[in-house]
Amino acid sequence: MTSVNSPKGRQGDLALFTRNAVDLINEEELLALLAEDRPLRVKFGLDPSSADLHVGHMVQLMTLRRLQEAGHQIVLILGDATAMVGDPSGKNKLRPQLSREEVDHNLATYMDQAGLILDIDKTEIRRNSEWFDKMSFLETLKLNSRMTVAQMLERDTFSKRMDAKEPIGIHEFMYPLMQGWDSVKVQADVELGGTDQLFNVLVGRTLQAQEAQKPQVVFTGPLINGLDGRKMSKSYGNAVGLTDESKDMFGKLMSLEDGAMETWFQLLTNLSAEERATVLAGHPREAKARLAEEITCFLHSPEAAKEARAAFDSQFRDKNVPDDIPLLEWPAAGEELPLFLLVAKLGLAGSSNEARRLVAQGAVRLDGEPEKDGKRRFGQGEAELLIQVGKRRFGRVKVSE
RNA sequence: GGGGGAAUACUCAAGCGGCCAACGAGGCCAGACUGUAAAUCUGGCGGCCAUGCCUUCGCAGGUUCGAAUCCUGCUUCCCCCA
Repeated sequence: MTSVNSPKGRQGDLALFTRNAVDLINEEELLALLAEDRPLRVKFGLDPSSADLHVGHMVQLMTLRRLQEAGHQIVLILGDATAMVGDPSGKNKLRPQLSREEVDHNLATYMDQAGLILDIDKTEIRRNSEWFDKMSFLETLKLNSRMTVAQMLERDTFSKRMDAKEPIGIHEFMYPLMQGWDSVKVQADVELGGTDQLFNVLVGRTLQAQEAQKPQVVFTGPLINGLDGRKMSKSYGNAVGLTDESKDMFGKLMSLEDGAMETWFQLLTNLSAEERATVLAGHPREAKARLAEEITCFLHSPEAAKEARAAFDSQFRDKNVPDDIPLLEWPAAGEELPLFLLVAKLGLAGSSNEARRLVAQGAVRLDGEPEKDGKRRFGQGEAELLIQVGKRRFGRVKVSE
C-alpha cells in the first residue's frame, strides 16, 4: 500500500482500468504495478471459434485501446490451441472442437477486425499453439495436476451441466489451465476478460505464482446482451458484427431495445457522462440514432455513418424507396412466371413456398401496391417492375404484361 | 464389465400403429399499431409452377395394407453399480 502514496508512477491510469470493470483483483496489486512506472503487459485472449467479432468484444477492446493509448503493452492471445478444446464458459453444451483449418481461417480474419479498434502495430500478438504444440504429454499431465476436480466443479457452468445430466468432456477441464498457462508464457502483468472469464483468468494467477512469477492482476469487463436482450451471439442473430456494412450496422443498432441504450452508450462510445445524460434525456429515437451513428462512425467513418443514417431515415421514417435497389436479372428468359415464383427466383424469398405465404399475407408490393394474387403472371419485357417484400427486401426487374 | 434410461423440426418438448408435415412453448418471418424499439393483436414457419406429389421424427434393416410410434442390429449420450 505504500505505493498509493508515492508521487511517482502511473497511478492516474487506475481509472482506465476501473472505468468499466466489474471485478478487479486486486486494486492494491494494480497500484503497486502502476507505481513501477513502466508499460504493463495487458493480456487479452480471443477465442477463434467463430470468424467474426461483434460489438460484445468491442467493450473489452475499447478498454484495451484506452490502455494502449496510455502506453501499456497489449498482448493479444489468439487461442488457436484452446479453440480446439472449446471453452466451456457460459455454455450449456459440449462445444464442438474445431479443426486446425477452421481455426486458421477464423484467425486470418481477426486482425482486421481487432485493428478497427486497436493499433495493431503496437500490439503483441501471440498464438497459444506456439507453446502448446510443443508441450509433451508428460508436461501436459503436470499442468493438469495443478488443479483438482473439485476446483473445476466449482464453476457453475460445470455444476449446472452435471445437474442437468449433460455430458462434460474431460478435456474441457483443461481449458482454464491452458488459458492460465498462456499468462505464464507471456508473463502477463494484467489480464482482461469478460465477466464469464473470471474463473479462467484467476487460474492464471495460480499458475504464475507456482512458476515464481508475480500473479497477474485480473479485471473483467461487462458482457453486453444482444439487440433483443438475450446473450449476444451470432447464432441468435442478435449481434452487431464489427465488420458489418455501415448501413446494415446502423439499421441493426436501431433495433436495439431501449433499455440497453444507456449501457451501450457507456461501453461502446467515448461520450462523456454529461453528454450521455443529455442525449438520453431526449427522445429515445433520437438517442438511439445518435448511438448508432457514434458506433458506425467509430467502426467505419463519419461519412459512412451520416450516409447510413440518412438512408435509414429515408427508408424507414419517411418510407421512401431506397435508391440503391439491386436490378435483378429475369430468372427465366422468355418465360412467363407467376408472381410467387418470380419472388422466389429473384431471391427475395427463401423458397417458393415462403414466397407464396408472403404474397398471401400481403407482404409483397408491386410498385408500392400490395399484390395478393400469387398466381398473377408476368413476362419479361421492357417495363420495369419494383418488387418489395416486407420492409427491407427490394428488387427491380424488367417485365411487360 | 453389469444394469437402467434417452435420441423428434432452430431450441425446448408432446406424440407411442392409421385422424402426423407431426400438439405446445420459445425463437423466427409477415401484417396491424409504432419510434424498423418494447408491449399488444393477427396470420404463418420442410420442399415442389401443387386441389396433388416428394422428403423428414439418431443410422441401417425388418414386421404390417399402413410406422415417429412395434422388432433387430448399430451409433451417440445420461444415470446407477463395479
